[in-house]
Amino acid sequence: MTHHGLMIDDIDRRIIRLLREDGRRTVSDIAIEVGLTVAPVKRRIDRLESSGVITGYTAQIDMTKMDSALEAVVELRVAGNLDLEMILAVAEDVPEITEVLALAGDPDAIARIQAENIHDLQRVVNLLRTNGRVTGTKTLVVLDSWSRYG
Amino acid sequence: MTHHGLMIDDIDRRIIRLLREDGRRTVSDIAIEVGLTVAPVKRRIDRLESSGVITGYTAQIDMTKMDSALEAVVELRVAGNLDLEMILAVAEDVPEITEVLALAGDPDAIARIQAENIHDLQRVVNLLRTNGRVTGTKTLVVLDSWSRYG
DNA sequence: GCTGAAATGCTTGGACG
DNA sequence: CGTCCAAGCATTTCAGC
Repeated sequence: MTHHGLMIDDIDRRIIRLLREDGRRTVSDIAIEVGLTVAPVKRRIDRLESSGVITGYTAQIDMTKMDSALEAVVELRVAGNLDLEMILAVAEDVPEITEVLALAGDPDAIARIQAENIHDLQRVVNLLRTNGRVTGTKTLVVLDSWSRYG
Repeated sequence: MTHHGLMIDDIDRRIIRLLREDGRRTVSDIAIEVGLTVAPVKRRIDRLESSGVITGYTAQIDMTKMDSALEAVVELRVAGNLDLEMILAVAEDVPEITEVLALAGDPDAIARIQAENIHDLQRVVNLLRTNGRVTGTKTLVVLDSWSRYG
C-alpha cells in the first residue's frame, strides 16, 4: 500500500510550522527561513492549501480582553451512533459555537462556545439540547486558556 | 465602575470577525468591507494587537491530511486549586500539547494533543500524569472535527 | 524540481485637515 | 476620523535551466 495523502517532506513541515507560529509570515520571509527562493515556497504553500492540509488562516482572539465575553466547553452525549453532521446541522447556524469535536469515548462530542453573557450561553446550550439525539450535556465555563500558536 | 478593558465598537468587532474568517486578509480589503479607508483600519488593528485582543495569527492545519497524525483531548483532574501555570509548566515544553483550558467544574482542565501515533500520545499523557498534582486523566481520541474559522 | 526578473499591488510611516 | 504621498516589500507571473 502506498500513501493516499500528499507527500509531505521536511521542507513542507517547516513551512507548516512557520505558518502556524505566524499565519501572516510573508512568503519571502519563509523562503529565507527554509533556504529556498520565493517561487517554490509559493508553489508549496499553494499545494498545501489546495490539497486541504492548510485549511485556512485565522486571527487568534483573547476573548477575556473584550467586554463581557464568556467561553465554555459543552460535553455532549448522544443516542446511537454519532455523526458529526448531526451536531453541525445545529452548530453552523449558531455563531456562538466555534468548534465541535467528535470523540471516541464518553462524552461523545465537545462543543466550544463563545457567548456574550450567561444568558447567551444558556440559550446556545438549550439549542444543543433540543437536538433530538442529544441525551445529555455538561457545561464547563473556561476560566483560563493557553494556546501554543497564540 | 467603568470598563477596564478596551472600548471595542462595532467596527472593531467586524474587523475581528473578518480577520478570524481569514487571517491573511489585507488591510485594504478590510477597509473596503467596513467602509473606512486604510489608515484608520490599520490603526484599529494595531491597537487590537498591542492591547492583546488579537494575540496572533495562525494557519489552520488538517492533521488528518498528513501522514499518521492523531488528535486527542485529555481531561485533567487536579488536587487543590488549579492554576493554569502548573499545567503550562509541563505543556510549554511538550510540542504535542497545543492548547490547555482551565475549567470551572469537573474536569478541572482540558489539554489538546496532536501526536504522530498512539505511542506519542501515551508518552504525552504520561507526562501530564507525572505532574504531582494531577490526580486523574481521561483521554479521548478525536474522530472528527469542525471549526467555524477553518 | 529550481532560479531570476518585472510588473503590479499592498503595507507602513508620516504629515496634515 | 479622513486624505495624500513616498519608500520599501511582497506577490504574482513568466521566462529559462
